[in-house]
Amino acid sequence: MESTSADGGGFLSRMALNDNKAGMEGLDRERINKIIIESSKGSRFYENEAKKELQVNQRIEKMTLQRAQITEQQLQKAHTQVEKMVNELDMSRDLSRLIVHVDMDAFYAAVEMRDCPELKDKPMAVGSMSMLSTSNYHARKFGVRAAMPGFIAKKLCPNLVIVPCNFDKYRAVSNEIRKIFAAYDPNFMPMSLDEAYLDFTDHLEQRISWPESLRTHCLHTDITETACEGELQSKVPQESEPCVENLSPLLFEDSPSSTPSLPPSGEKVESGGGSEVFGTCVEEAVREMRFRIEQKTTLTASAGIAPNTMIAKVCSDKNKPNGQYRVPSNRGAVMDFIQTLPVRKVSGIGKVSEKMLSSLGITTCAHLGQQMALLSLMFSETAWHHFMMISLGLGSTHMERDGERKSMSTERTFREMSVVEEQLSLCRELCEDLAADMKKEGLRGKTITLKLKNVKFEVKSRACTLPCAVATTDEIFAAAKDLLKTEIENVSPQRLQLRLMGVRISTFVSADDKKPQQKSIVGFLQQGSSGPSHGIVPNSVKETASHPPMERPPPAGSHVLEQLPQKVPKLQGLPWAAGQTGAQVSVAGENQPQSFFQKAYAKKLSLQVKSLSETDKGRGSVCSGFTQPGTDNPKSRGAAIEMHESAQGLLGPSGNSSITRVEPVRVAPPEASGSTSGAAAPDPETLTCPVCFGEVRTTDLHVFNRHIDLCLSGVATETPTDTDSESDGDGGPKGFTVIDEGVPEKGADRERQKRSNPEDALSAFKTCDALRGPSVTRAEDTGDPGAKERRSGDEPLLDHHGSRRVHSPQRASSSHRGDPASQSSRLEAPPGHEGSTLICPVCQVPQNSHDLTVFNHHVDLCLNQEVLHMLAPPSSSSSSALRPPVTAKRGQELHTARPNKGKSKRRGPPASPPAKKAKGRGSQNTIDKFFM
DNA sequence: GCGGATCAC
DNA sequence: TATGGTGATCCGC
Repeated sequence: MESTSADGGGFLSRMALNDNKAGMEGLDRERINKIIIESSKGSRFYENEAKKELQVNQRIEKMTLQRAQITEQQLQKAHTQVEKMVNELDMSRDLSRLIVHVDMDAFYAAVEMRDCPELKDKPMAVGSMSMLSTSNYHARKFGVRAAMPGFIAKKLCPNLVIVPCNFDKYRAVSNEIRKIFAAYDPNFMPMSLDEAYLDFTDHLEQRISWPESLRTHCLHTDITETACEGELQSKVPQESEPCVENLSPLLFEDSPSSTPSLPPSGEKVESGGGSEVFGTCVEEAVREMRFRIEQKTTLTASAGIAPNTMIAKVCSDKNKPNGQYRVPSNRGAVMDFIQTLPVRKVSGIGKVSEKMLSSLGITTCAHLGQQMALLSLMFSETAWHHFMMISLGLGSTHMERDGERKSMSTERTFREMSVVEEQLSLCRELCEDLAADMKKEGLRGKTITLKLKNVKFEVKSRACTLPCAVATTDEIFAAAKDLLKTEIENVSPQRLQLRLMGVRISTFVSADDKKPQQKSIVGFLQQGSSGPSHGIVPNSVKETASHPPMERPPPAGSHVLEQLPQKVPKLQGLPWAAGQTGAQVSVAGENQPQSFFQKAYAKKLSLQVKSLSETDKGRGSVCSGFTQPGTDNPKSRGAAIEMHESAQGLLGPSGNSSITRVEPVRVAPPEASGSTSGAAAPDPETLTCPVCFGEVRTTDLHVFNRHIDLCLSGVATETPTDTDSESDGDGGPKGFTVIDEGVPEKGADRERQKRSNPEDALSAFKTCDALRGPSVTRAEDTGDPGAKERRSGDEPLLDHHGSRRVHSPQRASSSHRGDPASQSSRLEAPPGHEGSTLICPVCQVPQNSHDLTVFNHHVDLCLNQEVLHMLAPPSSSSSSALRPPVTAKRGQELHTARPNKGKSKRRGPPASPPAKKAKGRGSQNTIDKFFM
């Protein structure tokens, strides 16, 4: 591989065959690349690629020059610091989870082959002459792969059969597969129609005591299924019947390990005839899952088993197709595995990053580890932290899904279009499509972005942010049209020669701007109380789609809470490893989909509500005013299984703000919390606290919000007053403040902004004093700080799509980064953290390291081990005090009880790390107290 | 907030 | 003949 990236050859390395895919080993790259290049040479596409390659090469040149200026002393210093961080990360390594990455083999192609056996022995691909979505293994042997235009594939393989895509079919199959995934991890995280991450830890804990009957599964041919819960019932029904029938497993002859009934690993027991008994270990459980998938769909899947998502992902590719691979949960195994692993195999490191690293002599993860000092001086903090995680074989150990979507778009490629009228007409069509999608999800956004690609393949985007959120065709078009006209005018006499146009809308408004879609606090609690699915929170808007943009008045006489924080403040991490590292501890609670913290929080509230409702059924005011239908949004519906269909464009979430805020509407307050007290007569001058349900005598929302903060922090039940220092400086209400829906800024100074921004998420959930402290002030957020709303339960990142990804270090040459000295100093004392000690918000133990990556990692562990078990049944959770997490100790003691992760769906990327939350170390506000 | 780049699927 | 669509993050401005 290096050869290609190293390039130097005369052709564009970026256009060379990307054989970083299963089934493409040992190909005649030279011949293939020659065909690819010759098929493209002279085209506008090629010219543009050449231009982009040149830009990358220039970046590399700059980097090379920069590298030459680094002194030995700087390197030494960096080395010392990196070492320290590495040690800390290494010590906090969490090997307690068993993460599985499942990936269907050549999915679309396999489905087509299944439904049309004639294709079975032929090289085929799914897509069109213009672009292929995927190819079967026969075709891969010719160098035909996804993302390659069909006409070039045909040159590589003249007999290639190209079948058009049929997403409805793939989606249907995907749903079947997901049902099986759910049996092993109800909170599995789908990454696309054919891929998902699952946490098998809990399943295995139970499985260990399962009788054989529960681990017995029938072969397809058998009609008597044993323990296959209702699954068999639908043994591959569908119309596909005809062709299918015995296409069985071996879709690919080159299958390394056609498993179905393989025996090898010790534990398996082959039961006679029609069924097979699977063992209790992970490998057996995973093999069983793949077996069930195959029995049910006639399609094969490959899987990777490892202590974290990053490794699991790589593993699933190891024995593909139809195989699985496991990296044992011990440091040695992980490090050995990493050693020779090409960096390009790691999710997040793409073509460009690979090339840049290669120019530094880094092609494997081992190299990455050896060059960390250098990398810390040449790449952005985000980038090198990611590299460091990779070099240590670290990754996310729990699945969280992304937060709600942040943008929605539609774009179309067409044959050259130069007529203005046509362009405007197309623009409108795009806006119509987009508006329709927005309506489906009940969203409204303020930023409209027009994307244009000319016939030379040059892409440009133009955006404008409106004062108010919009969603209708006319509104969107009004903005898009202006952007387009401006571009048209800019090229003046000439005409825009377009080949693609797209319209995107982002900066979704939170409940604020939205109308009353806010969901009531009760609604939130109800959802939350139901467990994992509660994520759905405020789906307020869902049906709102039909409401007019601006608002509908809240039900009279009721409090309308904007939204509860869906996410709790947590530290965010690197893009690719969300939450884990993070140079900054961002708090953006809102973005996070649904953290454990949140869940716990929701649980607590739900208990209160429950008791309340029991004692007071008649009080309509409480429920009527608060309750909200919210759950109807199909998308937010808690379904654990959610389609990811990126290809189609519909994703689900949607919500917006994260925090509920009380609006100036007064209503009859519910009674005091838990109190059996009698009743609180509706007093126009009071507001009822959603936490303690006590009445707060004020109509000032700031005061009220402050009270809520205190309640959340466990400090008070009465009207507050001022203890809260929250307002350190900022003026806005801190507690249930509304986080602005705006997208956060990604500017360079995020740290600063957040810190000083009163409205930021941090302050929003400021119930924790600790957060406020210097220690946790966040330093940046990698991502979106903005408020997101919450929707149906999710959590963070990762991703998915929302996932956070790694980004290539593009800016090695940037000014400040270029100064090694400044970099190093940053390492020691990240902005915002200088001189302060980071205190774990979960265990409250001060941490030695000032490095947020290390710190976040520690918090993750705490959350996994402590918070989680707090959510467990009362008995076990017993008070559990927060014992310090393992932080610096090895991961000994793992908890067995893994509370439900409550996320209902997830989609985030895998890399994301744990959710951390911030919270206060304030004396009294321990998490225990908070939740109890 | 904008615009260009990267990445993933 | 012919090189996609959607969503997200990063980073310098």
